[in-house]
Amino acid sequence: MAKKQLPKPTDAELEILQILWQNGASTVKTVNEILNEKKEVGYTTTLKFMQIMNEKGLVQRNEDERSHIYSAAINQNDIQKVLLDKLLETAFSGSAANLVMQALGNSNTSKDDLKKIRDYLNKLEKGE
Amino acid sequence: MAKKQLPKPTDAELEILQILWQNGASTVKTVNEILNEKKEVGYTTTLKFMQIMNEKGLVQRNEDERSHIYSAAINQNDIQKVLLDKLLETAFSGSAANLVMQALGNSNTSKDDLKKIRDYLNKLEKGE
DNA sequence: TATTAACTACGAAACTTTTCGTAATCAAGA
DNA sequence: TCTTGATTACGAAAAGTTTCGTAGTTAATA
Repeated sequence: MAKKQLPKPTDAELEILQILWQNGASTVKTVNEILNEKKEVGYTTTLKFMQIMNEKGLVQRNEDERSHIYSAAINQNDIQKVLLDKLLETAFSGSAANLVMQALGNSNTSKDDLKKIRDYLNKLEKGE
Repeated sequence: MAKKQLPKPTDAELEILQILWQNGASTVKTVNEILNEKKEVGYTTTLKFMQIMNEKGLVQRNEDERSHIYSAAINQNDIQKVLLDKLLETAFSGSAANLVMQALGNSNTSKDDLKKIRDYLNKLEKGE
């Protein structure tokens, strides 16, 4: 499949995408309320972002209703890949192993998650 | 120890830090040459960045000689942590396990590295 | 000492991102 | 229909990032 180049979202855009991924399609009002749980941000600010994101193709919106309903237009996994690759290059000199170990060390990953990762490792080693 | 808040470097700053971490203390000239292997960038552009980074405390410099010698003022690991934490929050909803699995899946990690990670997992599970 | 090459310092333009005020539009209720 | 509240559209200011031109400084050397 031809890989379409993904626009790298800015920090603010990513916050909004996050909300849309988590909550599904939402109005500006809803997104703004969720954003405001963390930090104060004006309604029109959020609106403007979402309009820009719409132009960029990061989100799409349904305009049937008076208050438009926005949803993410790009896949969370794809963006994760873009950002992860970039971080890998710019901060970890391309060493995925280092990145992984840092990630595991920094966060308190649960036993369950550790097991999941181990299983995944097994699959990887078998598969290749 | 009181954790000093690290300034999050910009993309361009990170590229320069990367070079300093890898090559050790260097002059602007050297850094600029390395940058130019990837993309054209004017000498004074690089100089300016390094001056700004000096003001921000991201690098320090020795001015004894005519051409100043710059070195990273912050630890690579600390920045990795800052950036990784941020990515974790903004793109992976805080799930380190997801991040790790994506990282392993995307990159072709060598058998050796996989083993390193497995060992690290073991240590983690024992230790806790 | 006068010239030149290698640097640094400074300032500002160009571009991107973030933030919000104001105006226009619409839907519902008085 | 008139008003009001909710919403979108637009434009532009503010702030941050990137880029580089020009001028000044220094050290070596002709």
